[in-house]
Amino acid sequence: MTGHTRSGRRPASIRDVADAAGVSYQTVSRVINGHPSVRPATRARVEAAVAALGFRRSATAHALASGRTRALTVLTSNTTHYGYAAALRGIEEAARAASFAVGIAVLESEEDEVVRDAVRRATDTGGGLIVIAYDRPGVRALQLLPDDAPVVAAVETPATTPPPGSPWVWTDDRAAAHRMTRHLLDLGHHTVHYLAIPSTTDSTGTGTGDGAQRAAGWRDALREAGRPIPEPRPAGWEPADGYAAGQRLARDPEVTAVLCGNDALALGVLRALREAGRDVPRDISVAGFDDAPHSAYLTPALTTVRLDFTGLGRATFALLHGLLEAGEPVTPHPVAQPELIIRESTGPAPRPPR
Amino acid sequence: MTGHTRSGRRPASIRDVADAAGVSYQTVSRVINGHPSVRPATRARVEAAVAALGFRRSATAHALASGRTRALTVLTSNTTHYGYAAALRGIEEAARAASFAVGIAVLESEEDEVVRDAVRRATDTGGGLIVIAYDRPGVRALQLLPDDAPVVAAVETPATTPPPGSPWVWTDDRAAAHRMTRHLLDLGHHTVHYLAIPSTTDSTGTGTGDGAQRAAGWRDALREAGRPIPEPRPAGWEPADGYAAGQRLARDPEVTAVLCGNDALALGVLRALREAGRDVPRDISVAGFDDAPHSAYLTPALTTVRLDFTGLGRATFALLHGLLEAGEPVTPHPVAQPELIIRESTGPAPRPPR
DNA sequence: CTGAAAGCGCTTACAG
DNA sequence: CTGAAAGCGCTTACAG
Repeated sequence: MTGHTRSGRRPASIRDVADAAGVSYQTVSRVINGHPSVRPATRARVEAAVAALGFRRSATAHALASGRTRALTVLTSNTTHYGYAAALRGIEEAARAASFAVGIAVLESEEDEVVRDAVRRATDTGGGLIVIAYDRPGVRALQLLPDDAPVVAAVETPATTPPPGSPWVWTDDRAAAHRMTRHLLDLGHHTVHYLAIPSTTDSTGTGTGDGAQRAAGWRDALREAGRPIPEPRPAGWEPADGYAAGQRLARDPEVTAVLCGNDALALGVLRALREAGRDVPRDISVAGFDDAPHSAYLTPALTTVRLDFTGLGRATFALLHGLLEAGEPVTPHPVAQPELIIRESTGPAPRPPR
Repeated sequence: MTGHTRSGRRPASIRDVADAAGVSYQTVSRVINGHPSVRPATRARVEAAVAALGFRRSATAHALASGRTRALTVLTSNTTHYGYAAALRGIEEAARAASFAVGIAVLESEEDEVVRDAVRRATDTGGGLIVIAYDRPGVRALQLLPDDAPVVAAVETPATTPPPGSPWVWTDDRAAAHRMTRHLLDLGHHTVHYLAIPSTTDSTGTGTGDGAQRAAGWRDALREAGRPIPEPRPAGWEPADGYAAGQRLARDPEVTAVLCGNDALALGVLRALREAGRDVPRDISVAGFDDAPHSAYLTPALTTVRLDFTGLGRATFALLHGLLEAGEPVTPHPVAQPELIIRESTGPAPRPPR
């Protein structure tokens, strides 16, 4: 009923179709590849045979013979995190539209052996590569890839204009952090504290970004306003990390505004603050980054920066597709402007700036 | 530096290795396949050549020649939803350990053309199949798969013992819903309302479960206690759906306890209730299903049912692996017991049962 | 416009 | 224990 061969039978090959249509198998190859020089009548006969036998070209034979495979694999950390899942979704959408198969290889840690193994698995497939390099494992994978691998990466905002030819795509987090900090300052807060997600910059300093463009945007805004710049507080990626940081934040009467490196962190902060009896936004304003699906429904609803991860994923595929099909050089560039989403978790400073 | 061939060069083939080692290429084939009958000395020479040339067997040539491919593709809906992402994670983890490549094909809707296309893409890969059939698109995919496709599915709790040979795995949602409802009743609530996620049962009645085992468990508990059984309230999967339902719930002074089909729904309900001035859990108790990562950090922290999606994903792969490698028959069975997580969103009924 | 040949990089029997 | 042959299902030049 699906047009497939009946159970148990070997799937129809190009020769079966040729026999059924009374032509040679190379003619069949021509019609399934849309080659122009085939007489309409024979083309029709072949197409009829294809339909009758439920023929589907073997992707693996095609790949072996042609050296090209309409496939890509994405190298990524835990796709259980919103940004990663959304980027994957964008990639899959675009790949599907172009009939590319998509594989996935997850990077469990940043250890060399682990990353190297993932890179091997990803390249063995023989298709293109997309790496989600928002974190250390991703950046490491990018470094360990063979030079000639066809790859495009979604990265953190680079610190400086990347060298031409860097196959990178990103959202302008620095500008976004700047605007959000400005928003907080405009609300009358004397300064704003920053809760940092881990940096991608490794010990050798070879990340794609400087590992802290969100922090950099925040710092710029503070400096421009001539405000004190508190030490950024390092945290992880998870609500639990935000919770721990939030408990410390709650003890410091000086802090009236905190910008979190992502929404998950903000969620933990909100909880810790509440438990400590500090009201948001009356006593403290909290802003996030990402606009995860649940953020709009929290109480207070989270003020955050909307990042178009899905669009980023799509862009990443578009570039890879151009590279693979047309050999178009990939040019590094930012995609989709981040958008400030002001909700309930930010408000006027509890007292006038000193 | 990764042991790969230098840029631009064709990767080493089995013949290159044979030449370097001074043996025939079938001997090379033997050593890379761990065939026993190879003299230790020649094995060593071949291994040295493999290392020197950075040889990696072509997965596609291997697949074509052997007819077997260590690969699987998972058919799933939007992996941006927690349960799906977590199941995918479990599958990937297990597949990685067994050196299987994992592909992904997403089901954008339940329309026949869309599902059929996804099924085609998934089967073209030539490996095993795992379908996440928690929803209509997934169930439809299961139906459209060719009979001889090697497949294992994660499904809703079946209504009755599935026929032997059904390649199904599930968590016992019915029992879990029963226990959660019991918990609410024990708290003194006269009855509990149910907010339903969409059923997998399609118009022809051919779902895998009856599409409502969470509802069934809830109903059982109510019946056993001799309590009134309110009409289940249909909702979607998203917080927005829960929010809309929550607004209606808030207007009904009779409802003091609601069990939601998933945590996302519960999140929306919590928000709507708060906006309506109804306190949780003082006025109304709310329970979820899933234990999504953010649920513990909400205020009030969400009482919910922890479902081991990752374990389910792993189980799904284990079954497929057995089927593919050893031809072991797959047996339908439940995995990992769901666990009640009592937090802050459920509490004593506002007034004694009538 | 269409067919015969060689080859993609492996594996699978079959000999020795 | 090891080598020569055929074949997996296609594509890519090359003839005609």
